Amino acid sequence: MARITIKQLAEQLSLAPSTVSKALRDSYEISPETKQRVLEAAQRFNFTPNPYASSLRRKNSRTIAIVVPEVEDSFFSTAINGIEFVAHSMGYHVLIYLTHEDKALEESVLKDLLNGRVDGILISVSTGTKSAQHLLDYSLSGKPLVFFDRVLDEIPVHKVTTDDFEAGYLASKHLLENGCAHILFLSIGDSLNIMKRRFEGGLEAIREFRTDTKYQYVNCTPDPDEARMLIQNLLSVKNRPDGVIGAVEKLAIATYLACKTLRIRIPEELKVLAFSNLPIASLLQPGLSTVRQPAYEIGKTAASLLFERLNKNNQPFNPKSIVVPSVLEPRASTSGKVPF
Amino acid sequence: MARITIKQLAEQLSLAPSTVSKALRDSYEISPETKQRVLEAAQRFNFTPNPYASSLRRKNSRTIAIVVPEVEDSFFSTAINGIEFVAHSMGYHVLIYLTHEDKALEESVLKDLLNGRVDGILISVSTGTKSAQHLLDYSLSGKPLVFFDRVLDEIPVHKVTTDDFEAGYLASKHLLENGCAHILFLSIGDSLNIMKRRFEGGLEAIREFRTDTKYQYVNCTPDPDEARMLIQNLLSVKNRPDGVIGAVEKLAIATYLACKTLRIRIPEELKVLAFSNLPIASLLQPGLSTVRQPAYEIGKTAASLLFERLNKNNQPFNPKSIVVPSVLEPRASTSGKVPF
DNA sequence: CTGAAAGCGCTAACAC
DNA sequence: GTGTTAGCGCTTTCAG
Repeated sequence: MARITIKQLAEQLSLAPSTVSKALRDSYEISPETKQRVLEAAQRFNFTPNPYASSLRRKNSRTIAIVVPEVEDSFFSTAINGIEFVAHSMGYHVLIYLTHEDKALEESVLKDLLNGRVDGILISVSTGTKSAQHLLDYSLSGKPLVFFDRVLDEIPVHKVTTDDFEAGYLASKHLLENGCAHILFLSIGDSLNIMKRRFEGGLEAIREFRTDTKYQYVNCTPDPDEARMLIQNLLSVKNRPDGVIGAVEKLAIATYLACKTLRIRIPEELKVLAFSNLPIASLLQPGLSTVRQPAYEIGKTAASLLFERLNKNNQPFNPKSIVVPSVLEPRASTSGKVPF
Repeated sequence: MARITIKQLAEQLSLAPSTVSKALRDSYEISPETKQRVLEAAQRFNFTPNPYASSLRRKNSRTIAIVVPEVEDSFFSTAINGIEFVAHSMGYHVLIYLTHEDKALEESVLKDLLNGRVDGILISVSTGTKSAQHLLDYSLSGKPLVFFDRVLDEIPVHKVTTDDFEAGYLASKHLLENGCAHILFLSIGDSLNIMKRRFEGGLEAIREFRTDTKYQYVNCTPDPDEARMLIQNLLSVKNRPDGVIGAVEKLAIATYLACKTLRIRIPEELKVLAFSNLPIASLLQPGLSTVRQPAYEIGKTAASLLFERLNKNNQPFNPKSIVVPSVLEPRASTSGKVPF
């Protein structure tokens, strides 16, 4: 039951520790018979090399970090699932850090990770992230950093996103086609350019289809209750909006709840559309129209890019920006008559 | 930018590495002035001790593992959130492992974790877990293991659960009170005693309130599509059930979807109740009645117990089983006239 | 209060 | 194909 060291194992086999070590890593220098013996003994004694000794010596950790704002969100939890799948298949371990949309926390996590605890980072930045210094620093340290979904354009690393401009365009167009004339774009975090792009895609649709549309950008707080209060206020004015685009899942839910208390009927009085990965969007009352991102794929792709860099190490690399399409899934929450 | 070692830092300060080391850990042996100087220099050079060297030497990792069946589930993602909160506040890192309800995978993860990579494990076992050998082995290795939610009774370690029997009782009673006479209990994994208890709690309610109730236990697969098909079959018979208890969130959703395709109206033709933590249960069509577990609290409590053991190390400990109450939240999906 | 020395467990370089 | 040696970077005696 007690742990055994490679030295002890070597003794048992009358071999040198280095031989055992090589045998365990299936080195070509070791004879098949010896390998066999070593493997068998390792099995018997339940031996696995101490990961910390090994990491110290080899200067890598077979561990990566996921840094995300939260887990209680269908996009992130699904993306994590995709990442974990790839990491596991590569024999890597996964550390998880939640930033709770807190810039300072994100910085301290990245700073800490500079010390070699992980071989690379997959990150979706928090809303508070303005300065990119901590990310730049990490990237400059030589270890791979890959952005997914919430990226920072200015850092030259691999990025996996969806076509946010296009998605925003589709969202807005869809609302226009269903009769909206006053659209509220609920954003989270002014500095996230993913938000900007979604918003601007919407702008484009308006320019194209109906220039006199009122299109309002509102920045919400990450706190769901505060967001809900804000939305209630926005929906309590005289000339209230007739369409809402929630840039993240939470905001759509907050909108639903706000409508419930204000007794605003969706979609009759307000059409609601969200960027969301909720698997049960169709079961909501009414079914929530979504722009759905392929979260699992995004996670897998981002992880694959990370491992690609990890495997061919110091080779020069040029940052790829992979864009996977989101898809509009219209449901009851936006249905209305065609206005033009 | 390049990483610096404690030796180099010590050189800069004309101190011995050991002194620097002690200063950094705020040892009482070091003078305030020296501490000040060291801290300042560490800051300036952005120095943090190499975690692997440190772990190797100190024989602990300041890292814990969360082992759960999945992340895309409101209970688990919320519990993870709670665990992460505590771990972060203790300065620990969190490795995450998803077992995807696969017993073999769970075993290999636990076996691997025997090598000291983590100081302790928080686990909610997968449905396939029958033999507890891997868990027993880990526990016997001396490192703390804490169960949450899905526990194995036979392993003498700390456990955090809800009052599953009671919750099952309340669920069943609620359905009976709303007129159900044929209840389907949808379980996941025959070997999970948490399922057994929920089911038996229901049995008790039936014994108490209406002995002639038909009460059917059905084991579903973890695969959501298969589960849905199974449920559709179960609801396609002549004398179909008029009440369903989903033992996990996924099964309630599968039931909703099944009803949608079969055009069975909830709650008129079928009442549905689920053990679930879905924050948006009230927004579903119709609002889903739930037995809600305090997932965040469970995560926090489990983590606290783990750290408690970690802090007062080799002291004898007697395993605590902490039971936190679930609460029944009736909504539209179970409303009916009172039958007796 | 500070420093020197040893060694955690492993693996890479180099001999043999 | 196998063994010897050195050392990864840190912390912990123990001496001063």
